[in-house]
Amino acid sequence: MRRDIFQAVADPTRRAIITLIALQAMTPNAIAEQFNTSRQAVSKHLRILTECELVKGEQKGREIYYRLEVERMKEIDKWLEQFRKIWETRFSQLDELLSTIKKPKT
Amino acid sequence: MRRDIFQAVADPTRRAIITLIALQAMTPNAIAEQFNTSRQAVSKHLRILTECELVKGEQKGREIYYRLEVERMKEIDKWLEQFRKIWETRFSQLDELLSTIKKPKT
DNA sequence: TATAAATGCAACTGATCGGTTTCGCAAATT
DNA sequence: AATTTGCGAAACCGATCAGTTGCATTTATA
Repeated sequence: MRRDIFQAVADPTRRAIITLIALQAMTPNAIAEQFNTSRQAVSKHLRILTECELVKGEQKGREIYYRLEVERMKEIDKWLEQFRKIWETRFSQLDELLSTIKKPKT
Repeated sequence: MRRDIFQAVADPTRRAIITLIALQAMTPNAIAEQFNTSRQAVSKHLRILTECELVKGEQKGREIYYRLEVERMKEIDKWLEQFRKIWETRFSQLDELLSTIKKPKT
């Protein structure tokens, strides 16, 4: 039961669900119709996504609308931060290199 | 054998390895010393990371130095892009709301 | 040349995963 | 009140996973 946001996002179907409901909340049935999967399978994915709070369900009568907790996605972004620093540094080093070539031996 | 960058990053040990070698290339033995895992386990992780080109090994004598292919990490960043748009929109909507409160009925 | 060190690879194992099937429950419809 | 609809939960199944153990190969060292 160790739900991890990275593990949640590892599954392609789950990523597709996330993208699907990113713009508007949807019911499990509606989601399942978009894929070649059963409603129950989607339900299991939604449970996993709910467990790590990537998704939240809101009951409306007998339907449940699931919507993306987009804020939670920032966790991944946060982890990427350290590498973004590196690739930006690489870029500025390249930048520096280029300007060194332009005016060699300042 | 369907190696996917998201699946590669799903494992916490693999994420730790990535972070570890992000700044400087390391050998499997050196990496294994940092964790509570065997060298062989690290080797398997490195194989997976190599398969999806997140990591590249360079032979130096009988040692192999593995370094991070930081460019590859941008794939994850790229996927996040769509959600970044959403949360930035949310933010600017909040921004708009705040300025509406400040000066109501312009 | 014999030995030690660094590594990859294959076989095995218990755990987990993603999916299906079946069931039960609550809300809507007839 | 009986039926249909929308849903989650549990039991099960084959596939995959992460780790261990054992072995083979190449390079450095004694």
